[in-house]
Amino acid sequence: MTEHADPAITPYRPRATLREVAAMAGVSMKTVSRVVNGEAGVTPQKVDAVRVAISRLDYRPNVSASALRRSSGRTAAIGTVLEDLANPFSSVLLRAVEDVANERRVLILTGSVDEDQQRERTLVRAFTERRVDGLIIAPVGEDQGYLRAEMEAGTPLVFVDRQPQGLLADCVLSDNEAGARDAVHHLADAGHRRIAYLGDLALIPTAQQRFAGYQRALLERGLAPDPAHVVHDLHTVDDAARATAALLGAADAPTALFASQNLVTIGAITALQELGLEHRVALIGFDDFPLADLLQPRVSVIAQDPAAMGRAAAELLFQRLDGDRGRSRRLLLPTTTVPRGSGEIAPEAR
Amino acid sequence: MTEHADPAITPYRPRATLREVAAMAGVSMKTVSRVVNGEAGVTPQKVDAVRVAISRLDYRPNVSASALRRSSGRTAAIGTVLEDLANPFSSVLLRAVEDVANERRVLILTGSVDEDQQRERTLVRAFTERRVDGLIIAPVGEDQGYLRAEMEAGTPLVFVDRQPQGLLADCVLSDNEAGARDAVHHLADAGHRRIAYLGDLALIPTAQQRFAGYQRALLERGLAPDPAHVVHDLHTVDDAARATAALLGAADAPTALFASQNLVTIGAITALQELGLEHRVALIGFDDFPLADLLQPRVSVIAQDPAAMGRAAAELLFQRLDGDRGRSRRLLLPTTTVPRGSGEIAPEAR
DNA sequence: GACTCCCCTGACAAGGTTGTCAGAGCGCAT
DNA sequence: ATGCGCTCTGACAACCTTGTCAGGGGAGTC
Repeated sequence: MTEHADPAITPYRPRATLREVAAMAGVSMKTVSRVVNGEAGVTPQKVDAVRVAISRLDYRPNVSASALRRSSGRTAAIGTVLEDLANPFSSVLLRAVEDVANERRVLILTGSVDEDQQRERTLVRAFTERRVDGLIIAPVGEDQGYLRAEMEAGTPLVFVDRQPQGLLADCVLSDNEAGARDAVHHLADAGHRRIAYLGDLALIPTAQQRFAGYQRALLERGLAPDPAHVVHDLHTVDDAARATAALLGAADAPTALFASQNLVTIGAITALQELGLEHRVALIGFDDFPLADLLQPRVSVIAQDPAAMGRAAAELLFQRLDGDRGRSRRLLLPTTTVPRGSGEIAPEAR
Repeated sequence: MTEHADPAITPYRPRATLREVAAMAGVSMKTVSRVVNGEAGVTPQKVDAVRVAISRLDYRPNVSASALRRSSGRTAAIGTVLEDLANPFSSVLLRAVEDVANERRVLILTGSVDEDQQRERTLVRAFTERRVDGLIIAPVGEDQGYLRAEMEAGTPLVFVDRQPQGLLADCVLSDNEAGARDAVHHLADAGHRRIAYLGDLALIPTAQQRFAGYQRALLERGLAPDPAHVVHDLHTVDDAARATAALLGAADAPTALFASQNLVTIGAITALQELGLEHRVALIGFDDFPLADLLQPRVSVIAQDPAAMGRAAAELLFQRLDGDRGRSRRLLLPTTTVPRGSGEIAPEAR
């Protein structure tokens, strides 16, 4: 660490206010307000005087004060409550929300919840205490009923990725069950009969839906579900790697794997590589991830489109902000099967 | 898309204010304020009355109004201006900032600039108009002098990833030059004499520093820099893939590649795989990326630690907010050489 | 019983802004 | 000269809070 020699420490000069601008320009505060907001009815020379004062004082309107006074009360900020900003799913979604919000000059407050119900509530409360204009939430836990008060106060809510419980509200979801079903059918098409399920925390609704899709496909194919081939509650790469290794080491090991989530897929690949089985055991992961097509074998996935989800959620939110008070909507985005190699490996004759 | 039948549309009930709580509890507004802020000097029965009213009305303090009135004027929110939230470097950094801010119950406003100087200014202005308590900025473009006014107004600024130009302020950087130098030495140690440089936009300061490190290492090794082995201005995976293919197809092709950035590394890998050269041409990338250790060969990198940068930047910022008015500091975080395979490939005898 | 002292409480103003409205100033017709 | 209508402007209140301060009331002391 190095230290710069600073120029003499300057005492802070607090930000200029409307009042000071008005004083310098020799007009009333209201006139300054008019100029700042581009309202008509100010003579050009006063406009000029105000402009000069504004730039001389480097005046910045105080948006909070303005929102406080304005009849609409809009703060031009929305809150996003996501699972984990460091996870590409969340961050890509956030970025898409940002792009839509940006067109309307709306700012974004954001935070991660990490599957922590309490944290979800804390964040929502912090956001509403700042009077955000709307909220986009990837909900966690069993009950979002506590949000009814926000809706009644006129703050639109859009849920993404997971459906809210105990509350009727707009939401944007992937078709998790259909996607999982596709994955299993795809593996079955390649000839597999022993297909394992590697699942995320069983209490997460999307994990439940994916598991339901897995079960349904087995049923449709007349394959007997084997409890020994189902593992739940894998939430990290290491969990998943360990579970995969255990599965493949057991008697009657599966010949194909369905990994129900990003990190689980990566854990499975890690284990497969360690066992040298990556070209012999088939694998399909739910949710695409960067570099999936540079691995050997390339990894087949059921792709969600987090950017599309973010965009859709933001657009829905802004429709509400624009006054749409219609019934609440549920957008189900289809998933895409992306065959790249790992999912097309045929079972070995034994 | 499906539509739910909503319960009868309820007219919005605007949020309750302090005044209403006071009226319901039969006390003055100030007393409610005291209860809300946990100030001493209210009899237990009045506290109870207020508590009851608060929960009956579902009262939420208006943080903006509160900040406006409070002497400190703190909004308990900071702004982060990052390169691209969808890029893991930015999002991991953001997440680290969030974790530090969270301990202090400070919220985060964020936005992406995409190398757009104008956007940087717009975002900073939007944030300061909301009176954020501080800013963390990954600066873009040639001049951050316009931020002097913010510093003078008492808003602490911390720069990350890149040094600000034309302004003396705290910053947290990776030691780009040393890292690049290490990479080239590492390749030279493996016996390479024709080492190519694949660089990001040449106007980005970090790219310049990495190029400087590359040049210095060649010099130290007595290797003649070959202009044909230097490519600048690669900013996407496709750019990098094309450039790599061109380099390797030319006469006197390099036997080793130094990719100066994430996406460039991935582009180089793509090209190497297409040419079937991934096991014959050495590669070291600047900046680690997920799955680098699952590729074949595993990819050697010079790792930065974006989480550490985010944490350090946030801690620096909060020190300033806690009143530290010392000289501005420059934190230079070391990079780590992570040998995984691709950087240890020996040159082929020809 | 008079007096101090302390604890609670509320009235009032202020923080930076905008909505309302009345008044000032002007041109023009009568 | 008077009246009318118009445009431009500022005084004032209000948005929701909190800081300040003075007053009311009770307990404790002499």
